Amino acid sequence: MGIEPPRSNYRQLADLLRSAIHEGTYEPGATLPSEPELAAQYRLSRPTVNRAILILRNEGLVRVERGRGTFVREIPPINRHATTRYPRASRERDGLGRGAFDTEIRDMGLKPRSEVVQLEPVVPPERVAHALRLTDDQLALVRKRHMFASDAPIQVATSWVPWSIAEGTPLERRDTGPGGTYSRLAELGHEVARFTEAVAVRTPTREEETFLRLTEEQPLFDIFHIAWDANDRPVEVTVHVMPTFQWVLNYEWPAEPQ
Amino acid sequence: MGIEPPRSNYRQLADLLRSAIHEGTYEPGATLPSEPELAAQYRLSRPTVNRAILILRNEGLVRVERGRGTFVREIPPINRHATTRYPRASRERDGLGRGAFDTEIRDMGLKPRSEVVQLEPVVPPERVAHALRLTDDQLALVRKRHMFASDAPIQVATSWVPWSIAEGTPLERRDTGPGGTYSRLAELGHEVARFTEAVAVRTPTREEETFLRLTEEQPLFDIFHIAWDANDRPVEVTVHVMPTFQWVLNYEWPAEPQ
DNA sequence: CAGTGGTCTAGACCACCAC
DNA sequence: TGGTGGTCTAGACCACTGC
Repeated sequence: MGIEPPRSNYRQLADLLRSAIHEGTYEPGATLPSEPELAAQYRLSRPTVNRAILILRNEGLVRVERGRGTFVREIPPINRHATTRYPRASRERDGLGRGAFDTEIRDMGLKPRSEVVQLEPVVPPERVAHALRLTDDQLALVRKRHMFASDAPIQVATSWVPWSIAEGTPLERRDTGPGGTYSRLAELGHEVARFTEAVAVRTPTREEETFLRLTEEQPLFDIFHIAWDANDRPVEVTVHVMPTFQWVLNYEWPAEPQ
Repeated sequence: MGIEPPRSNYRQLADLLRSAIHEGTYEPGATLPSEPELAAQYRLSRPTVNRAILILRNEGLVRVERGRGTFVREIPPINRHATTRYPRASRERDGLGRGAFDTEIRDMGLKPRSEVVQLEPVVPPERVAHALRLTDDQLALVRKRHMFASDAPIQVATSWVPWSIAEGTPLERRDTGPGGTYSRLAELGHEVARFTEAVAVRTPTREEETFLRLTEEQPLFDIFHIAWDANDRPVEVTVHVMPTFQWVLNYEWPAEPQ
């Protein structure tokens, strides 16, 4: 064990407030004392207090509304089960049409909501075009969704299917029907055989910053999801973007026999 | 499209420096201009420049050495293939004893190195004890490793095996031999049947901060890995801790037939 | 209008490094 | 000793909220 380096005032205050939140001194939804109040109480300048609170914001522990105050966050981390979410969705085709996302949110006692905000053929971004093996200006049907848990924005999911597959099919509809996109793909002769995901963490674009109500420094999961058919052709790509503090990603796979 | 909110000076400077780095104006390993220099050049105060650079630090784009300067990071993101790394390791048992980690690092043209820094029976932390179904003060053999790529610290991996399984076996040795821990577990009647991982992102503890040379705000992957045997008993837990900016996590799994 | 947070500056003191 | 970054303060101006 080495000697501990000294701790700056703003870090100490951040630690202190973090503990207070975890111990319930400030409950979810409650407002923190104002910055001038904290400054007076701990004999610090307001910029120092502001810096401490910035740490908690970036951790997702509090959310600031300008002109109103600083509030303790209310939504607990949500479990995303990558390896069971797709089959589970299709099994529920006889039910109310709930998908994996709905189940995940309901499991936390929250109300899911989802809005399709874009649905049209486009030239996809480079990394998507590359993954789908599209060249030049070949098109893909894009479906972009904003997702909410109890009206709090928590995810942006954007998927692309090659236009050569999607054109003139039910995939062009807002509601893709029972079993969703993967059931329709199966009917079109592209039953999905396997999935891959690449998980990275990055900071938000300005658009994501606005919709997800984040600071520019708050880390996001960027999940690059590819569905492959039986011929090992990539037939769909989805990019899931979500604040890291609000999600835990779960994976499961069989061990190969030795 | 909404109207764009105005951008603060420190964010603008961060954007500017980020672009300069990506465009190669500052190459990997190069030093950025000093804070007073940047302040003079852009007519900003030093604290404002410092705040811009803090953003780049938290993104992992630069690394600061006190008294020396600010340097552009040199290690590119490393791909971790969760679903192939364990079998691959065992297939290589006839080779030089290289494991999955070694392969991942070598794939990037870097030199892997790993040090066992702890190896003893302990009472594991609560979440580990719970996952291994240990009660009270039941022990587990802990094996903690520090991992490097070309001498840069990039990961801390800590694994636990119930002491009731590990006691008096080759698992107690520093070198677990060909095929590693999972091969030894198989020989002990606990062949691994499946794996689960839960991926979260958090800020570092002070110990992690020191070893991984991070700021307190820099996000880390916290991967909670469990190996289950054929009787669905959890036989090993590993927690992988690594800076998010240095890794991309890859998963693959078969679609269940519809 | 008063209260909230967001940002910025000037100036300062400190720890650390290289010479 | 001079240069680097880390931190802090006092004071200020601004945008936004709610009354």
